[in-house]
Amino acid sequence: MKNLLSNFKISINQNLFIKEPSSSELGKKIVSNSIEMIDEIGFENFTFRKLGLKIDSPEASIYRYFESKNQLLVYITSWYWGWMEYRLVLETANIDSAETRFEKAIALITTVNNDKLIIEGVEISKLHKIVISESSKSYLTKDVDKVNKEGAFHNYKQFVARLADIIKEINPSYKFPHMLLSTIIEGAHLQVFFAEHLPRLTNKQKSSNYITTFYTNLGLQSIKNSK
Amino acid sequence: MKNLLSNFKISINQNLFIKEPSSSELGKKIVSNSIEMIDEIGFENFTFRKLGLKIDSPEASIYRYFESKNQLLVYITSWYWGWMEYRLVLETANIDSAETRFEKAIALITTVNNDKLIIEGVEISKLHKIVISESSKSYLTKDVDKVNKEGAFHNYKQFVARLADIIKEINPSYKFPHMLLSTIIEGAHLQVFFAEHLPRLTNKQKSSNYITTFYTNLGLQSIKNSK
DNA sequence: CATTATTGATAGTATTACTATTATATTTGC
DNA sequence: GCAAATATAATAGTAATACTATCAATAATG
Repeated sequence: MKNLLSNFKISINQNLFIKEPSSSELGKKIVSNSIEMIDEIGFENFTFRKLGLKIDSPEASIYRYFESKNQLLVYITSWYWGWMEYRLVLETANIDSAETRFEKAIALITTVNNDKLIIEGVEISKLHKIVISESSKSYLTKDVDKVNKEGAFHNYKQFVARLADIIKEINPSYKFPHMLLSTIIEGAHLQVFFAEHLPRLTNKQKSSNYITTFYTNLGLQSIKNSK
Repeated sequence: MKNLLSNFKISINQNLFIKEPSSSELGKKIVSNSIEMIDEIGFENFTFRKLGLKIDSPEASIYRYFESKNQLLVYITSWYWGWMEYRLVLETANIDSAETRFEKAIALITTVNNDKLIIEGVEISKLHKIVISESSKSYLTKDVDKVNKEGAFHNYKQFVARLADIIKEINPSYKFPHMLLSTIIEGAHLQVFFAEHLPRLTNKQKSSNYITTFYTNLGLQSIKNSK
């Protein structure tokens, strides 16, 4: 994580907030503290009232940035996928072999890093934990179609699309790139959660990169051996 | 679904309810109507008050059966996995080949059936839709560990364990049966949801069984080609 | 037929998820 | 440097949620 572009900013669809959070101190505090708080107490227990108390601002002020806590969740997960796309581009730049790029990408998705990296005020490892245990709640709702139209999942889809292109390079006739990728991404997130809370639903290993290994093999086998 | 055992009843851990729902008319109405209602309006919008209005019983009476709507969700998903285990046993009985049994099992998990089958008052196709879009919310919470200890996920784990045994028969040295299975199960559920709401995250096909085919191949490849 | 368990009817509470209003700072444009 | 615009603070209020409590009416059971 050395060569960060200094003038780089992750772009988030305008519909995912009322007022641009990065445009003010309060906005930045809302985002960074909400990530910390959701990580600590979980999305269900998280409220704008509690966040207001934490950052010492009235609840009503937070509502000027986000119309609901769901919108905030969508915002921070979108930010995550924007960030991941940026990392993907960096990590796979100047590498000829599509297979190597695929491997790098899967490592990116499946690796849990605990170092205290802070980008744009966001503590990445905490954000990653939120994405693992909370992000599916942003689409598993009755208003998916509505928020989807507003661009809620654009960054996620774009990340998947970029990876699908790599798969197409490896095997142009492979028919299920998006299916494979959503399986790998959501699967890998689940394994991290299961390893901690429901070990009988996974196979935790001593080595730190067993999830990476598993999904890399699973993916490459499927891509290469399809008729 | 012909040869149902007439004296068969799916067993649910005692901790997952206050009063046995199958022991009374009201209890059965709570379960069957909640499934219908959660399917219609989603778990977030579902409340005991609304359910009470629907079944014309006071909210407080529902609280005598379930201590919260989360407990109810855990109950009905547990019921689902109990039912799935029952089907698994039936479908794989008297079949010698472990591989064929595995294929039957994956078909069971990945097939969406719309026929109006009702078992113990439960409309299976609606329950399946709930499991697809709501069940992960029953474990993706901060109190997973607590409810897990109470047996909330016992039926799910038992179903997975039974399938893991089949995998071990196919390849005794395969190291990731549970990981593979949770990937397939949760992945397959997601693909159904994505096909309807977020098509760019899957690869919908014309054939009705493409999800089955995909996950069967994915699974068997991984099981057989592992070192 | 009396006891016990179950449900209905009703009320009440703390919290949530917001919206509204007005006052006070702070920034910016001229 | 001052007015105008903008952002935030402070406070209040509302409908709904997620429960708990109480007591009467009814049904089941021994």
